[in-house]
Amino acid sequence: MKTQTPNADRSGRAVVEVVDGPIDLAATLDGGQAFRWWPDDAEGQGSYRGVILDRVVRISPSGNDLVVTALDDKPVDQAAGLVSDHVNASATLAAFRRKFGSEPGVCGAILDYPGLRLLRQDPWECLACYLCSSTSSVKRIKQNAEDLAVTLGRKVGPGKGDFEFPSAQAVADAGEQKLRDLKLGFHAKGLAKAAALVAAGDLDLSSLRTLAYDEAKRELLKLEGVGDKIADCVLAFSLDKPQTFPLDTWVRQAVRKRYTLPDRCDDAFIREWAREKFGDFSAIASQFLFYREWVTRGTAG
DNA sequence: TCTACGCCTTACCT
DNA sequence: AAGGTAAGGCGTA
Repeated sequence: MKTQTPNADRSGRAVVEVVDGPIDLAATLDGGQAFRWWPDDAEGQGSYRGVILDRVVRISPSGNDLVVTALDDKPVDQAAGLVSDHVNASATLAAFRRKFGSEPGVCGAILDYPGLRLLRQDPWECLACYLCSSTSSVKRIKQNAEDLAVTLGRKVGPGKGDFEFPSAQAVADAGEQKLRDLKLGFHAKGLAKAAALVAAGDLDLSSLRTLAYDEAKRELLKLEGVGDKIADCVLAFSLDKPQTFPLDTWVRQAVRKRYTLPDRCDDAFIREWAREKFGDFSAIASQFLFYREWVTRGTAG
């Protein structure tokens, strides 16, 4: 674990130190990687409220660091440790900036969004959310995730939306039809099946963190409803695989706009091109390309 | 094997 | 206001 010992006080707050901060919370927590963070300006501008595992927290910017407030009446230092891990607070961005800070395709995004980072999410929640992502929108995926939590998850805090993301067991117990009732559409089937596998212990998502990229991806691709793109998102955003290059409609558009590629190349070609170009910085590069294209709805550059 | 295309849910956008 | 689109995947021709 990449947790650290936070600096806690008695008021339910703790400081999380951030390497190469500050973190852009809007871009990082609410920029299409994760789906259960909401703006919360109770602590001034730029704060976000959400649930990590069973802890309800508010995360606020504080200089280069973060202030974590526990909103669930449990020890703040543990919550701060979860936050530190979730936002990759101890990860350095220096090498990426050094190598690609002047590279024409991504340097604009790096300049415009210097605080964008990769998250390190809970693998089950990450997989479940991306199983709901095909031909959907970030806004609707967030609604799906919220519906799942409120309907199938445990209440873990005082707020209306303070629900734990439901366990694989809880989702498996609900079954496909109930998931369809939650308006998950055709995603319900794949989610129900994945939940059953994880709940039965036939798929240990956390153990994929210690596997090589190809091995881990092979396991994810066995799941119904998981193809290259969704597998890559889970690998990049929750399974410590920085060499993956999630390729969706926005990244594809960004790549075609900002780089010179053969006119009729397919996704496999682009993935291979990205692997050679970005190497172990593929995941973060993809996210910069995605975020700039997505927030500007394709009108940037 | 490779490619193209239809289909799958539903809400939001114009 | 009807039709296209939205962090895709899968089966078939």
